[in-house]
Amino acid sequence: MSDEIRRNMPLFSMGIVTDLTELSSRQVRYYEQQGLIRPVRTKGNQRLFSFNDVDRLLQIKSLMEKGVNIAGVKEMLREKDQQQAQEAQPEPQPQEVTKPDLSDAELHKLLKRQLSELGSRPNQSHLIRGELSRFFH
DNA sequence: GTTCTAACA
DNA sequence: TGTTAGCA
Repeated sequence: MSDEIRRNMPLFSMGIVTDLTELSSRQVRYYEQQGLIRPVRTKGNQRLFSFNDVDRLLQIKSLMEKGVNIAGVKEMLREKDQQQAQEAQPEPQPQEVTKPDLSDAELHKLLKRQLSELGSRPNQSHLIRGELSRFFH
């Protein structure tokens, strides 16, 4: 798949990325430190982001807006990476009967864990609980 | 003019 | 996270 090489091709500067994602450069750099993205560096030490990097940043932004913290975002993307890694390698089982996107189940688990961390952030607790109600009806 | 790192009235 | 300082 030569499409992968295109998606991972370093093309965007910090300015383009902050424009595209509406995230601050501070946030983008911080997320890189957290290992959520790995933009390439130019000879002048400037970051060059790929389409995949931008895509991940948008996912991070989306999760953050829903009240998920960095730890939660890390786990979400980590699991997504695992799935991609498996899809990249031909599974020895050609007949995959049960292939749930377990996106909801994992999210449920993660959000449940988040519930215990809410004590440190009383500000958005009500907002988060509102989102959580969807899973605990 | 833009991006980078480090640090905090 | 914002923002500022001092470089490249």
